[in-house]
Amino acid sequence: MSPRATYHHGDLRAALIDAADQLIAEGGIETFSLRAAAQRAGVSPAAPAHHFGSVKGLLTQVALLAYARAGDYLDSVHDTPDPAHNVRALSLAFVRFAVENPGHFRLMFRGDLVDRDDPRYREFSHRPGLRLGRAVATYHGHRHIDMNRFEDAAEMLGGIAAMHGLAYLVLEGKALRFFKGAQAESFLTDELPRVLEQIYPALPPPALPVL
Amino acid sequence: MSPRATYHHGDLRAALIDAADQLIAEGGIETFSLRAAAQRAGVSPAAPAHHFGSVKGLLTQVALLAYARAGDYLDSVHDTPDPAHNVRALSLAFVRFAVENPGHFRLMFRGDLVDRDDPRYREFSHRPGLRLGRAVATYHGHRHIDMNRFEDAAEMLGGIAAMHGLAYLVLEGKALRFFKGAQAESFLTDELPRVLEQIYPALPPPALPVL
DNA sequence: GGCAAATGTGAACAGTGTTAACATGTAGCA
DNA sequence: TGCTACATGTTAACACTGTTCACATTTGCC
Repeated sequence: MSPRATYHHGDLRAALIDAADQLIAEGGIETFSLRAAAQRAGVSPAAPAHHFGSVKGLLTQVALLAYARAGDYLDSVHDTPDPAHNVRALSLAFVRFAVENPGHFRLMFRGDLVDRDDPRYREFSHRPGLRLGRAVATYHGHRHIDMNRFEDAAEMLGGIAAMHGLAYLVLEGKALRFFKGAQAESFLTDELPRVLEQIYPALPPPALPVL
Repeated sequence: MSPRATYHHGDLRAALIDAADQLIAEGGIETFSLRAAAQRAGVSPAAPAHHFGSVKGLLTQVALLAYARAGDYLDSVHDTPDPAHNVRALSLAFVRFAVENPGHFRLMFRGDLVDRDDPRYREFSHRPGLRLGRAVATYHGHRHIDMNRFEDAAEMLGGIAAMHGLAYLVLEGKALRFFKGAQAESFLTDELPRVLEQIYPALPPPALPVL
């Protein structure tokens, strides 16, 4: 980063989030450091403290970006009349997000690196789950989802767990070994859709309403 | 730790693993440090290098212990003739392991802290999954499990993903919010079994073989 | 214009894992 | 037994981390 002309940065807060976001994208948490982010933003190591308090504060903001990006992946899936297709496509999109953004994915679920009490984090962090959870509940025939109904909540939790676990296993390379001859590069397009078909089989056609 | 009488420790390798294991149990990865483990074993900070190379080497050994302990939880579940009961009990045991050993659980899945190329790690780390995976495949009617069959592998992967995701969500406190009025202390005994009943419903009784 | 608050710097601190040179004890071999 | 490797310990140093403190500079408001 070239040295600044002015003593004040102008928009250091945003610049630091951007720098941290890049560092996470490039090398994950491993290569990230607060000092490296400060340096990339062209600022001294002590500067971030004024804006974020501690490194957790900065990483929490990066995590918010990550959750929003995961949301984008899910939003790229458009609802169809087929609930089975919907839930499979959402799961696949989430796994794709994990594989294509490994550093961010790992950050999102590192409770020691983010401030879970941050109200925006609380909100952002369970949006993707809600989106998929609703699709799963719908798949299981719960037309009108009521979070006060135990069955609906259980269905959502189960669906989110499966999605999360699947993304983790695929990202960390623990899914591949189950499939002889599967290639890491083509797993998402070849094996995984078939796995999802098995987890969420096609539903019987809805009974026609009696006239 | 009291200073040693002898210059050599005697069994430093085991003592270090033990010290690290305790530190992980007491405060998780957050409070763990190589120097703290060395101090607890009554030895200088440089000593561990001779036995484990780097901190990863030591933590890998702790992770092996953790996987073995998770295996104990699963082994405490005895097979019954009811596949639904088996798979529910195994899932529940795994979640119980996570909640009762949070530091170890988090370590096990931190790819940056363990040496995944360690052959013993490779072996230990997918044992629990195999145990549950088999139960899930059996639950889905795959009597003779053949890992070369795509359907069996997919069933296992799905089951492991659900179990892993469930343990993560419960441990990190992200499951509770779905259930109004649920208490953290009683979640494992009250809500979770019912959730598992919904994920793995009772099977229809097997058709009697035609004589 | 003046003064408080916001936002930057530089130096220091305690902590980390790792390394190098060296000390000490152990074990095997002539 | 004596000698020699080798294994296993120590000490001091290194580069790195996040954070804090006193201080510099700029901004914005009365």
